[in-house]
Amino acid sequence: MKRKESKREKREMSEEGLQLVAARFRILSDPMRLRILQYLESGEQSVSAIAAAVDSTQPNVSKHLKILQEGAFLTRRQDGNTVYYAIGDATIFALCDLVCQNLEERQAKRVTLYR
Amino acid sequence: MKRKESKREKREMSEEGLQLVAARFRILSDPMRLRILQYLESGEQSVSAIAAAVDSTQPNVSKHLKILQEGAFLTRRQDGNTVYYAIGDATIFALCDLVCQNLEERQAKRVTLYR
DNA sequence: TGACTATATGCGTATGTGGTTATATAGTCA
DNA sequence: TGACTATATAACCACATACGCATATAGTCA
Repeated sequence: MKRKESKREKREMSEEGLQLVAARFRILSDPMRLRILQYLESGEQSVSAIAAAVDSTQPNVSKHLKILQEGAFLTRRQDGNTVYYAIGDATIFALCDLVCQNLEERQAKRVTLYR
Repeated sequence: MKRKESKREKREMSEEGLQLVAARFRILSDPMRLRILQYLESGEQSVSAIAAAVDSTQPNVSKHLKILQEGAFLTRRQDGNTVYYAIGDATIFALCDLVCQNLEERQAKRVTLYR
């Protein structure tokens, strides 16, 4: 298979840089958060709607939403009593797609990735 | 700035799929492992060379190497007494580059990413 | 105002993870 | 064979993290 030869400049990253990158990956390293992101792909949703969709409790979802928002993966909008979250950084999906393609190529453990 | 409009098909991922993706991000969510990957970008290296380069202990590095290899991010080659690890999946750098670009765009905390 | 609703936060707990130290394994070489 | 070297693994510890539960906060509406 052909691999796009990107002309990457290899600059050595600083310790702070590495920590920032690691922190970003860490935010994406939780299935529940990925579920939330996947649900929000269809558009802005309220906290309670999200909690119902991902089959979790409201407090738990609120916590994950905070983590995602602090990482600027989500945006927050409040309307009266209700808070709406939406995807704030499309990079997420590019990242996930890369990983998914990769998993499919490797067919790791021959698991069904999609429903 | 223009965002490439990729024709992503939104397929809902299974729980197993999400767990696999999350696990993959998790492997990349540690600064020490990123340092190892960065070091190996210049080519195959022995365990002890890696340990020296990333300024850690040999057992600690061995553990990280195992994690990276089990995730198929690295390949392992033994020559006599010495074990050499090398990058086994170029996707890593694509992922890191995406995150780095993203961080630079956002200029999160105005930290110097590179030395 | 008070009752109600939606969301956020604090606390306790179980589990996961990264690190160190000591030791086991396995290869080389005399 | 035995001494030496390189790597892997085991035991342990400190700390992080995800969750459930209870409660606080804050907005709405009568």
